[in-house]
Amino acid sequence: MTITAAKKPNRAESLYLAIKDMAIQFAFKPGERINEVDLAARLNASRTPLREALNRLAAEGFLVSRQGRGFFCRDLKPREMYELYQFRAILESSAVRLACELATEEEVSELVHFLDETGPDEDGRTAEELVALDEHFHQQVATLSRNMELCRTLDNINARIKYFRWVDMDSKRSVTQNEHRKIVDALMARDPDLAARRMNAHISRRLDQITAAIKESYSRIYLVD
Amino acid sequence: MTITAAKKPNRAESLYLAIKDMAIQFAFKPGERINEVDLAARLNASRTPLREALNRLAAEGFLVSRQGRGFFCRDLKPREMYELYQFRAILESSAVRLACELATEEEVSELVHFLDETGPDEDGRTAEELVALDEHFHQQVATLSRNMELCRTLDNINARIKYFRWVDMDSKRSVTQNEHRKIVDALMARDPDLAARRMNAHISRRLDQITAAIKESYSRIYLVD
DNA sequence: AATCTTTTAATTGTATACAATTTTAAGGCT
DNA sequence: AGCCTTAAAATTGTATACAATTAAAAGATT
Repeated sequence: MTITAAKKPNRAESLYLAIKDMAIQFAFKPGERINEVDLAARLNASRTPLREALNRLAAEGFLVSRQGRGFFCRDLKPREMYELYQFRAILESSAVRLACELATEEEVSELVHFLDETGPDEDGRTAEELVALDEHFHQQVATLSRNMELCRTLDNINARIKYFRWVDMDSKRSVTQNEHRKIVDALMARDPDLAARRMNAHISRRLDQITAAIKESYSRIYLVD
Repeated sequence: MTITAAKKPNRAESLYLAIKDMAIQFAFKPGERINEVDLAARLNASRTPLREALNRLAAEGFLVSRQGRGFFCRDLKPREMYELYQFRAILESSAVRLACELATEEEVSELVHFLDETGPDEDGRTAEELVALDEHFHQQVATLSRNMELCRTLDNINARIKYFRWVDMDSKRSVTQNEHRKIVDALMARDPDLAARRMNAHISRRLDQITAAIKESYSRIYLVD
């Protein structure tokens, strides 16, 4: 028995995770109706736990539920994605602001250490891995806000924009890494306004690219039949 | 038939609304386990739509779901309430900041009009009504941010702290109204920093009172058997 | 041919029965 | 008595059957 006795997940829980992943990578096409019997059969499950998972995902914004018509994949309107990104910028700049006040010296050091270790170069790293590194950095900073609710919301938003995050990675890794360092510098200097401004700029900088990215992504999403 | 053909809600939907209200006013005691058969019987429903409602509410933070043990009422820890209030302050000050940029003159005028109409005095108004007025003002401002996701999150947070909102109303109505006016002034002057600062102060001012309010509320919540 | 109506099929929404798990109670042991 | 083990009861989790609603197809009407 391990220390953290993680009890095995029930059917609804594992379905939730599986379908969430599918929603994140747009295995369902935007606006597409989700057929419960088909999906249940495909995932070797009954409709009861399936619907529980779908309900949770709808509450979290990955799907939409329409009266008497069942569940649909969320839309992928540029406007909505813009709002999600804008919201993310708000959440993260607010978080780093709080972090300036609340983070211990050790925690800031850990961040510096992380940046040092992961390095500025992208040699032998897949886009997937680069996104993971980026996500980890941002998540660590958010944690320092000591506000669980903020983190929870941010996790949700991040999952919903994850598909487009690789586009953020198009620019050179060194640029990203440099911006991260500048943010930590401001954090280390305990300058909330500067840190928040840099975080906001770091996230918002690509906000313009997103509309283009979505249009570009449409083809990919609609490719598979 | 009315213009907006609102089709009648299904069982799960109405259960969701009913139980959400119960959760808001702490008809369930914090941490209390929710017995599905009892609740289903009490609400004249089957367990299937009941569980759908409970799942949605758990996803929204009104309840917590524990592996194999069912649903429980959320906790009421001062720390968590503090975080919710802090988060609310972040969301609303960010919203008013956006509003300075995006609101039309007409929309700002409407806000002024609303404040004029509802007046500074609390004559013949119940605490319930005063909270409703306060909520309406804040919700109107949030709308001006033009960010649906932000509004959605804010609605959720507001519902979860609603029980404690009457405590905010302990101070004189005129004070509240005056602060609202100051916020609109800054909005009218299109000064994002000032507006955000005032909104943040307006909400955070009572943050200290909340711990006390929660302790005071405990007795009320635990009173009924 | 196009549009509206009617009929049929498919799909979602709900109730109920059963299985798996957890909680409670009882019994035995030190 | 206190604590561990074991049995019974209660409760949650899942499958399946059926009802209600919606979507699709066929037929009628202009």
